[in-house]
Amino acid sequence: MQTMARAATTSDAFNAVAEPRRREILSLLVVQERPVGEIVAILRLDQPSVSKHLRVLRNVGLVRVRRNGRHKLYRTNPEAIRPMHQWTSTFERYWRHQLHRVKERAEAMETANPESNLKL
Amino acid sequence: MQTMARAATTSDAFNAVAEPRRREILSLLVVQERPVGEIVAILRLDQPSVSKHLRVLRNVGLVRVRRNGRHKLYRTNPEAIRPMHQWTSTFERYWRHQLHRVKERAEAMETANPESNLKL
DNA sequence: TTGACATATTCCCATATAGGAATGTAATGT
DNA sequence: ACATTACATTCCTATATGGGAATATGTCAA
Repeated sequence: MQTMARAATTSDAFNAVAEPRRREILSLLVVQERPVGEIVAILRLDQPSVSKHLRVLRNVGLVRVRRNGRHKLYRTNPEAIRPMHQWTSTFERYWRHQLHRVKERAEAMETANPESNLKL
Repeated sequence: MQTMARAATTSDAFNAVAEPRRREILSLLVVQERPVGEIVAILRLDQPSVSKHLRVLRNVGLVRVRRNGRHKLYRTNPEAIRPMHQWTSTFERYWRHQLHRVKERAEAMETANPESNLKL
């Protein structure tokens, strides 16, 4: 690895979940563990595709596997999503601020000119 | 666009923030708006690189710009991060479960064999 | 207008994809 | 041993990317 054009999908959770299908898989497997075949059937994806996505998710710890006969049961490891949740949480107070300002402005307009809502 | 190897960085917020430098930029610009030059100085990145990252962030609505003389002042638009926060939140109850189980198991062991903590 | 400053864009290139198709491997039942 | 089921991996290809370097665009001031 000399100069990477784009960070590997397996470099961290952020890169892994950038792919929409992988987000779907995670949402599915957090409810209950499932064999690959079920994921294929439910999400209407090709089996190799699912296996590849699971590989990526496994590499970053977003899913865990256990064997059960011929089946491999995958489940989401929700702990691995926490870092993303925490990072996004640091912005929470700011969008709250934003909403406040919008609300305040709306109320100010309401007081100043009660009919302005009807216009437009 | 026929068959995209990987979704464009500008396809949504998830893809845009997959890049670590862009996350740094967002964290910086949420506190206060700044001209490009300051971002360059603070994060120690090349100016063209910063401009390119800002372009991506702007395309997905993660930052906003306003002109001020020769400067362009960029600021994070925290609202655009909410969807990510919401998505990760759907997993919150599950990692809480997980933590509960771990805690319960630890306490069960404590009760059954108080010295086991010392071993290993 | 010219020069200086601030930011944006373009060109080039090595790289890691994601999908499709085909093939490989592993576990089970008979 | 063999066929079958369930997954995983490999090969191929088009694609978007990020960094570096160079250049373009835009804005002000004198």
